[in-house]
This record gives sequence, structure tokens and C-alpha cells, in this order.
Amino acid sequence: MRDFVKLFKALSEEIRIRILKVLLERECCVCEVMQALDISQSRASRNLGILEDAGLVKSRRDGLWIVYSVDEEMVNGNAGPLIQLLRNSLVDEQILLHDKERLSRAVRTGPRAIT
Amino acid sequence: MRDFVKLFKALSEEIRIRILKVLLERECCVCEVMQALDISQSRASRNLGILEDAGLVKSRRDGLWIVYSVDEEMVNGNAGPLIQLLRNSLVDEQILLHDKERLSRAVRTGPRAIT
DNA sequence: TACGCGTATTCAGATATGTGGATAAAGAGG
DNA sequence: CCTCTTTATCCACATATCTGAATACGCGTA
Repeated sequence: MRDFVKLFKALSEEIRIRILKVLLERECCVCEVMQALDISQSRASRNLGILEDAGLVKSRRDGLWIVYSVDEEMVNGNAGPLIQLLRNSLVDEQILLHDKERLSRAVRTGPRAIT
Repeated sequence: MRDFVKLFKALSEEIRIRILKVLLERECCVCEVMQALDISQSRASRNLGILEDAGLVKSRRDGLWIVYSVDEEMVNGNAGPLIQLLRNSLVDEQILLHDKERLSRAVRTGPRAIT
């Protein structure tokens, strides 16, 4: 029950749906999420953490970066139907297309280089 | 997008998951939800309204009562997978069993008769 | 070990959301 | 039309959540 609430709460903010949709395109480090959504480092990190805590996303270190990706192993759990739902939805949402476009130009360099 | 957020937000409170699970058992008027979950009239009505606004639930008048039920027609929409997920989950959750038990004794009489 | 880099967390303030109690609204039934 | 019942809404207050800016942290790397 607690997990359920946490799961739905994680998806109940637009910014996190945007992040998840970006991660469904490809795995990203925090600074790439910043660039794709054009948000602050603090905001990106915090909301990625919420998605991870809810079990929708996992992270691993890759050199200097921490890379986040949709936890496909969770497809068998409660998060499965939700991820499927998101994967098949909102294909023509303007903001998401914009995010995707910026994602294509995002580079794996830290926030210092960006700001 | 807005609808998505609204949908997830509707399910991001335990009280509303409990209400939805009760409605999956059978349709209820507000005062029956009050009895099943042992909550105030104000709280029951307000949260039922949130579920309805999110498109998970519909209502109709039946005599003195307003009867709420899971909107099965929504099964074809975004809410479909979510309703399915809830239907198949949390079967052994203690609170939900308790709710169900009280629901079985709930009667369609108003809040005046209860309090 | 010390430095540099990306990321996480803390902080204070703003906004949103939930609640019970009281009251308003809607409508059935006489 | 009047009354009574159920349900919706308003109110004030409490709590939760989000945010940017600053700072702490962890970890490669020299």
C-alpha cells in the first residue's frame, strides 16, 4: 500500500513525467536531464531521486557521472503497467517533444560547464 | 498531460486508494463510504469528488442518495491499466480487509443516522 | 593525499493539499 | 411550496511538498 502511494505520488508531478519520458528515450546523467528539461541541477537531482525511491528508475556510476535509467526489471512489478502506459502515451505532447529535441543536443558535461 | 497528472495525483493518497478499492467491491453512496472507511462526511465527499474529477469514478442520483461507482467505460482510456492494477493488487492489505468488512455491514442511511 | 568534478543534500521560503466543523445547496416526497 | 435528508462546499488551520541557492558529499584522478 505504502509502495503504491509512493509510486503514484512519484508520477503526480509533471516534471517527473517529463523526466521519465526522457529516460524512456535513453539513459541520462543528471546534467543531461538538466539540459533536456532546462531545469536547475537541484531540481533534476531531487526529482530523479524521487523516481528512484519509487522504484521506477535505477542509477549506476559511470566514471564521473551517475547515470539514471528506467528500471526495466520493474516491468514485472507494480510499476510495469505504469511504465507501459507512459510509453504508449503523450506522443504528441508539445513539451515532451521539446524536451526530446533538447535531449538530442545534450552532452555529458557537468553543470559547471553549462552555467 | 494535465489529465495524466490529475489521474496519478488522485491515486497518490491512501484514503483515495481505499475508497477506490471499496468501490471496486460494489457501488456506494457517500454515507456508505463513510461507514466503510470510518471517516467524516466531508472527507468522504471531497475525496470522491477528486476521484470523479480524475475520471476514475462516476456518480448518479438514486432517490435521496448519490451513488458512486468505478467508471468501467474508462477502462478503454488512460485509467484502464490503473484500475486493472488496483483490482489485482493489495489483496491481503490489512486496512483494506477491514474496510471491506465494515462495508459489508454498511447501510444506506444518511450521516445523521450514523453520528 | 589533495584537488576537481558531478551529484546529493540542506536551508528558508512559497505554494499546494488535506482536514473537521459549520453551512449551503440540491432535490425527493408529501 | 415546504420540509427533511443527503451531499457539496466554505472556512481556518495544519501539514506536506516543491523550489533555487548554497553547501556538503563522494569519488575519480593526478
